[in-house]
Amino acid sequence: MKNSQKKQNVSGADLGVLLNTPAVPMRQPRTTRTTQTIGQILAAAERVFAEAGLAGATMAQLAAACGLPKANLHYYFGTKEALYTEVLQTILTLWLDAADAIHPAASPRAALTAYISAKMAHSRTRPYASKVFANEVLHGAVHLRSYLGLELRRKVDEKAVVIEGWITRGLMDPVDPRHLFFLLWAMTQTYADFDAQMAAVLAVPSLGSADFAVGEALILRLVLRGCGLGHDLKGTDR
Amino acid sequence: MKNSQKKQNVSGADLGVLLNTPAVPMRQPRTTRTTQTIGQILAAAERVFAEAGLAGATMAQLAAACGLPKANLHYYFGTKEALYTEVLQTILTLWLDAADAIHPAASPRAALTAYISAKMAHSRTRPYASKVFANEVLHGAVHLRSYLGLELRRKVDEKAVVIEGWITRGLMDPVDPRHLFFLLWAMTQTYADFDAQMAAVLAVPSLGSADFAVGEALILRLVLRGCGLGHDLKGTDR
DNA sequence: GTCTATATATCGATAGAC
DNA sequence: GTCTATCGATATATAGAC
Repeated sequence: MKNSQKKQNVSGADLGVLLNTPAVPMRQPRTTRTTQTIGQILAAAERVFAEAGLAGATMAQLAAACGLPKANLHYYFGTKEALYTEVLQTILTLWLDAADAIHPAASPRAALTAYISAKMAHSRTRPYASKVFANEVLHGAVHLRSYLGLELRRKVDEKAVVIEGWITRGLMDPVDPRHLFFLLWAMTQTYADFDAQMAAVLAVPSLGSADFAVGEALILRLVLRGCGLGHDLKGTDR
Repeated sequence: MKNSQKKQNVSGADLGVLLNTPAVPMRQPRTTRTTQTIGQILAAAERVFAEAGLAGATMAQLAAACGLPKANLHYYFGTKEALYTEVLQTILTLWLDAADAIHPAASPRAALTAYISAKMAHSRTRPYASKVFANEVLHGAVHLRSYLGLELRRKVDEKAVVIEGWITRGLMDPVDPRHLFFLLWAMTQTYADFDAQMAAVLAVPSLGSADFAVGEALILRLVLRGCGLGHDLKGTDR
């Protein structure tokens, strides 16, 4: 932890706008081969970082996961931490858009349903991404401070205005919009982050699509009813 | 990772019943001084493991956190992993009891309210414990396999029967009891585990008791209404 | 029981051949 | 761009004086 300043040109502290800020100074226009290799490394790294965390993952593991020598990873990304922040970037760009189901023209019921469905799809299809993000926030979000405090906060503020508008127009019951988001994130992401616990409690080797369906139905039930939108709920969630 | 078999007498694999199974063979009856020292180490370790994870925490950090030389920690616990599993133990014993608010004689509304309140109190008063647990599950729960699959599963099965009974007697709407637990855990624990994200979105340095109160009220609202228990909800959650 | 000093392993990162 | 070999730093764990 003392050699942090030695070579790394990217650390949590100097992440600026964060998005569209490559961790490594852009070299010459990349060849297709190079782009492919980088993509493979990032995909493999997402899984390794999800399973071991930043500190727990070793360059040897990361290299083995994508079938390359360690030196190649250093060639492309410089340091382990730089590779990690690039993995985080790809996750963030993937995520911010989901909330756009929530816009003034939509009905609260349709918007919340679509948002929950999208978030559950993310947990089902990209569980490693969710775990990397969860691990980062869990340990203080030191590599995400600017993202959380600037871009995410801005997005949430924007969506909170939409929800406040729905409430003012009497379209849904009054609830705190930001805490509603906190709970939506918690309920949907837990199906990716805590799958080990769920599988153990359910006595299954791993979660299946049926488990996700039951969970999504229950989340919908709680949220829609909790917001006063559950008047014509069809069926139950089991 | 190759020297795992060298000295450690406790690893995730050979945790038996887990509770009441000391990680280190019990020495002679402990003196008050020794018990105190062990308690201080465990308390400090909970915080360090919460902030850095098992892999990220170093013996030097752990030693500094409790003001002792590294060698003393090795004297009491043998290995870092053994110290970690003991920290996990103390957390588990603290947690299993909260669910006992849910028993057949209670009303669903009172039981769920008490359970949510207890879980939120845990997130507020023992956030480090929650984070250590979250980190462990996030990375596959390799040190908790037997606990999750035996004791926790047994407890959840038991409480699921209680909830099924309430449903059968028409005291609450039909919901999947196990997934209800998953969501209750997610919503309450997120106030400990993801506090960094919440603080950033809310633009505050850290969460205060008011934030916990708003969160608890909203969780109550969603759960009680979602279970058909919200007929006479007093007030709103903001 | 407590502590300093140190052995040994492993990690991140790099040098330099190809 | 790719890879092998290796350096230097840091980590866990222990030896042994007190």
